[in-house]
Amino acid sequence: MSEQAGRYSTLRLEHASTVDRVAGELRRAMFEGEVESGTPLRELAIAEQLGVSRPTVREALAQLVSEGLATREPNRGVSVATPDPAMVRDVCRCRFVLEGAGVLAWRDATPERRSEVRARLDEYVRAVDEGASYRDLNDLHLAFHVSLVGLTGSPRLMAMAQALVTELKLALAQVDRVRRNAHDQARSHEALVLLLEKDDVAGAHAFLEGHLSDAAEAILGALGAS
Amino acid sequence: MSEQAGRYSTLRLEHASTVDRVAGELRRAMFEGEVESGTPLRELAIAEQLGVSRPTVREALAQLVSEGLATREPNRGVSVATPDPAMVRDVCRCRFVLEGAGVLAWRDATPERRSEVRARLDEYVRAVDEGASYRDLNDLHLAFHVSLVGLTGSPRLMAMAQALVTELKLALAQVDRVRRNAHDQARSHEALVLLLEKDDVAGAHAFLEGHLSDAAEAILGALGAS
DNA sequence: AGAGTCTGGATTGTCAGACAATCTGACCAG
DNA sequence: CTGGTCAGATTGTCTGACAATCCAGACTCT
Repeated sequence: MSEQAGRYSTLRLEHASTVDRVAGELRRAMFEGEVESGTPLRELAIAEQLGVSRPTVREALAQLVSEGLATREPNRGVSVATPDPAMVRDVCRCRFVLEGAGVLAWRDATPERRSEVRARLDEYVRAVDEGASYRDLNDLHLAFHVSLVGLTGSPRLMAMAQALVTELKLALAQVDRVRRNAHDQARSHEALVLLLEKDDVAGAHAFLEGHLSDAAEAILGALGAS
Repeated sequence: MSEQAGRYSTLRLEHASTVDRVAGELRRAMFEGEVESGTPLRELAIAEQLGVSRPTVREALAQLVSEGLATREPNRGVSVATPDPAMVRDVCRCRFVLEGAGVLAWRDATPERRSEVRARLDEYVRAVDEGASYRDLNDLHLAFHVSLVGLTGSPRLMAMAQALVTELKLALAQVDRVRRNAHDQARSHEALVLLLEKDDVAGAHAFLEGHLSDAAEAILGALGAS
């Protein structure tokens, strides 16, 4: 039963709880750039706008806070998290720890998990070729990185990785589209997977470090420029 | 201001929000073994028992669920998480990834963070010598492990590590005291720190892997025996 | 006029009570 | 003994309310 719940979770969003729907709507608005960082999220306003009650909104907000997408100040409510350089650096640091663990687990990973990485890469590359939207490319890009962590086969590490890329997604949304050369990104990923498929785990690990470091710098630059 | 809030957070628990106090009380009851794994946590019962309202309890329960200490099944409420072998293995796996990252960061860590590890070790050893209670030893033991992750200087990695040991604490509480030889544990930790202080990072990393693997086996054994 | 103080409105934190939807378990019919 | 139905219990959500706190602007005093 539990694998069903997991597998169909995206399809069952229809009758997910109201709280989850509200949280999802808020996330979407944040990723879509409809609310700027630091914007206070007023409970009553959201409740009226979405046609739900205030307690429901409160629960959804608590969810966002626990995900790091928003911050709560006592008696002052919650507001959209504002990405700062320290946060970007820390997230990328964490990503290297987690994704690095995935890369190092390449040899012990099951064939399914390895082909999952390849599948995500292909999906991303195809999207790039087809000139998909910035938003979609971004999601696919991050999905690839999460699939690296999937090589460990650890649900907790994957959950942590997912939380990290979600935080990053917010930062990217705020920074108004770090539209770096998508082809370079795809090629870089391709190189990483090729190293893995050649069984050069150490090389892939080192490559990943450079890749993530580059990503951090790019975001930091965009952040400073905004 | 923010560093004050962080530094004094433990002292300010007195006038923390009601929700946090409820969540804390529930955690305490779980760690104290007052509720068994799988026990349903009824909202109304808790609300009456603690003299708070049901929405408040709901928020506290949501907090526990997001920490992995409890699970929520739709329309069936939340109940205390039941530790299973896969969970223990996964937590220990994650711990190795995070604490390993801490160990590998030894050379780049600030002197304060390194002495923090030493301080936690001394504290633990002293408590063992003084024959502290099982509960206290357990907390100090886990605090030492978290301080290893602190070597990375990454607040997110530390938060993840804290969440992991909290989950483990629950498992240990349920398993009715894995009262392994506390002296061996302390000695093992001492050996690890000595390796680090001799700058043998690789050796310490390998040692940590064995240490965590042993810990997992011990807990699994106790779990199976219960 | 400038600086400190006070008050009103807005917002959160928390509570009480209520209702429909769903689940559980027991009772009853075949 | 098996299967269906029903009552009780519990959750998910809503409405409405109130005290505590915070912010902004007016007000007073020098």
